[in-house]
Amino acid sequence: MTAPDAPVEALRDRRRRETSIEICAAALDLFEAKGVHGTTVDEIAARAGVSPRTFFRLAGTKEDAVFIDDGRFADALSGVADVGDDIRALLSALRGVFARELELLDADAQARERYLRVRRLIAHEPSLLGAAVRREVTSADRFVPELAERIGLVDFDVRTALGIAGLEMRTTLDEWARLHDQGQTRSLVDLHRDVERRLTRAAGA
Amino acid sequence: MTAPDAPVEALRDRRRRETSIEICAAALDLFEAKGVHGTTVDEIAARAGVSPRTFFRLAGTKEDAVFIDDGRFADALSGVADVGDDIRALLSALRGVFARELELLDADAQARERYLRVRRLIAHEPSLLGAAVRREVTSADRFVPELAERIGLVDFDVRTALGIAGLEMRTTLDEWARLHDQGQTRSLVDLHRDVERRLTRAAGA
DNA sequence: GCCATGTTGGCAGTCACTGCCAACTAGACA
DNA sequence: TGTCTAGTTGGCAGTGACTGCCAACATGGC
Repeated sequence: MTAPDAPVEALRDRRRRETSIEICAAALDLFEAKGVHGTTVDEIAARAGVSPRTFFRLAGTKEDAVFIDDGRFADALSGVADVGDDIRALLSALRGVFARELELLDADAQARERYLRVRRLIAHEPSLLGAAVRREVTSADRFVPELAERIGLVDFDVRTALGIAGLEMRTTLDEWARLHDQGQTRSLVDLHRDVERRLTRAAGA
Repeated sequence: MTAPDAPVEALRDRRRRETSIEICAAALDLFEAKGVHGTTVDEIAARAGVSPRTFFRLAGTKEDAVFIDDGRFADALSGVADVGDDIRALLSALRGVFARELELLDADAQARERYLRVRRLIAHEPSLLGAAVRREVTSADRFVPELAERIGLVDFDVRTALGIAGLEMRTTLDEWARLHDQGQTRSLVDLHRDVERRLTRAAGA
């Protein structure tokens, strides 16, 4: 299944990613059990089996620990290509990236459960909400100019497209989580299509 | 002009408020000059003429220093009354509170300037954005159940009304700031009415 | 095997933030 | 006016997040 010319993932990179996952899981567990404020970095680091120094190198901040990812999604966003300098085409491409992400969630029950846990945690830990918003904005600030430059659109158009795609994504996840709490199961990708359709109609396009 | 039965503002309260304003102004100046990270609490406190200990009592956190207010707006929100258990009436009342706030801004050039400075600061200081979001959410978490209880609505309806009124408020300020940067001057209250009308039509009400 | 490069952990230092206590002061009341 | 109460202030010590620096070590290319 692996492309023959795909470079074998370096041991270092794999270790690094595994360690990040360990830290992330430890942080999630501890934050749930004792709250963010009640948890120290030393505890998270110990549980993840690394030194506090390494914790900070990988996690950045205590709150961010629970949001560590492998950068795959960010890469996918940055990797959007060959859409020409057309905002509609860009929106379509971004939707595809978000849809792909939802597809992965649909296929991975463990990831869905993890998402719900983080979501619950954010709901009653304002410091985590702050961190989540900060992460999102910071990442957009890096991503937008880079992409705008590459495909020849102004920042504003890229932000607009990203705003719409992001709104659809958030709405989809919100609705999905709401249905989930009511005991209903829906495919995220299907829901995403519904949201997209509804939003497109509302926007009069 | 002062109502005869209005209690004279206690000296302590006035001092406290003046000190808060000092801290807030000092933080704004220093954050603009040296960035949030480059500014220490000791510096802000010194500039405001208080001890660091007092700084924390009044400001809570370093980032929050720039957001200190007198609680008047929060009081106005909580003070919404006599609307019955009707979400439309509540929305209308909340709109009134927000409009009143904009009216005050319209009447106070200094406050408008301050608002723009904070806004600019937030735009390139993610930590401040995080703090702003955290403040807003925390305040809503306190305000919503309290108001819901008092006027006999479920939390969800209050959140919905607040969400709409807040969206209109933010949209108004965003648009106003955008026009301002283009050298155009508009009344915030007028703009707010426009936004409200447009949103009402878009929502099909 | 050997070197360049990246990773880790420890250490010391800075700074945000808090609890506690003693000095002070506004405001109420005799 | 004197006094008592309660709120405010600042200092001090302590915790914990976070960083720069350095030495030890592991990896990947040669």
